[in-house]
Amino acid sequence: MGQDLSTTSYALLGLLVFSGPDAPGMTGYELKQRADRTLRFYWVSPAMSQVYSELARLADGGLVTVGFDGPAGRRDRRYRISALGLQRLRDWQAESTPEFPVLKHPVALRLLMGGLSTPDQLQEMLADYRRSLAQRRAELVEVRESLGDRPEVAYPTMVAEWGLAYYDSEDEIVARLAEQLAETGSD
Amino acid sequence: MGQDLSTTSYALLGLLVFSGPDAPGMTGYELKQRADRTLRFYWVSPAMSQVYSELARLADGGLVTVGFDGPAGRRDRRYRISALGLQRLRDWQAESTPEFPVLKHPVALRLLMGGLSTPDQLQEMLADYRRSLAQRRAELVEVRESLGDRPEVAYPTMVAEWGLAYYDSEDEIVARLAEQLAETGSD
DNA sequence: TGTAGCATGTAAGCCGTTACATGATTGA
DNA sequence: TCAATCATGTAACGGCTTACATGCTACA
Repeated sequence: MGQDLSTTSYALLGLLVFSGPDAPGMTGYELKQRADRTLRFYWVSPAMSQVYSELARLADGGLVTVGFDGPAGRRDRRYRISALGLQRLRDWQAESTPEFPVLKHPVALRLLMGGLSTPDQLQEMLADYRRSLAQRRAELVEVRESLGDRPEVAYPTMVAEWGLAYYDSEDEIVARLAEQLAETGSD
Repeated sequence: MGQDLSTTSYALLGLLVFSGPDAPGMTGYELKQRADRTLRFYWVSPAMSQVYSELARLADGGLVTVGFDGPAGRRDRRYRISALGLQRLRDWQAESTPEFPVLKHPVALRLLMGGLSTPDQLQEMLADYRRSLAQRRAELVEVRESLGDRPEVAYPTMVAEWGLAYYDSEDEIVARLAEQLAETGSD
């Protein structure tokens, strides 16, 4: 039996839920694509190889079932969450207290040691960061729009909007920081 | 020679900078305490054992120098950043483009799968989260206050204020989310 | 016909954690 | 004198990544 899984395992299991028990399930490849599209915004998107090893582990513990599309083979394995898997996911959701979020922020880390650079270099770094923020935001907007107004995806929608609000706030903060830097730099 | 270091290595090296080249340096133990106090807010605070192994690696590459306080022994080793270490840190600061921040957000992850819980359970989760946010914020306020208004810590101050603004925004977003959840839950 | 994307894995290795082990120093 | 804290490590292991290997399928 597989007992305690990593959070990433539960996250993948959770993505599988949205494919529905009726649906034909997903291949590992498709699961990775979905993770790239959504999970990476507030967790991480595991490497392809990890997706496969996690799926193997989940299948081993009976939390997912494997079905084949055409003739049984090693290609086009489609994974669906099992009743046991759903149970385990519910238990995890209900019983485990979520850890406090972990933020790994290379830009903030470099700003901390700002004294090692020139103000100009720091300004450029912040400007670059704002550009990638805008790009990320645009990617998330696409996700948000694809969700539409359907009640069955109300929770994913809330999370997407959370992300958008976060990006907006982050951009504002960084803009203010850049201004402040310009002022003190010109003293 | 140690060439490319992990970001965590550079982060620790960066903390060593603030101890100053004149200062007697820091023990591994003290470095860990400083990381716990500040670094964890926008990076991670490495385990004690990792602090020691990173310091050993840095010393190996000549990026830090080791001095003893009293009689040379294996106790009270004090580490100082070397000229080479400072050079490497500057190079890293100047030449590497910072990665986009990674956020691991267990609360958002669980909200995504909100359908597996009751609205009440979700409300409780969000309320718990807001409490820990408030606590974290209070810890960061302490750091901020300890920095005062000194120009030599202008950058750490900016980063601390960034963090505070982030926590404020996050709390606002979560509060709105909780309201939204209450409305849709009562439909 | 060939290249891009679909699809599934294995192997090596890094980063980082927890558990374990040891001992000195400080203060109640 | 006893407990807490200071101080430094080693060993085992988990999670995750990169690099490598393989082959099918669709389509230009």
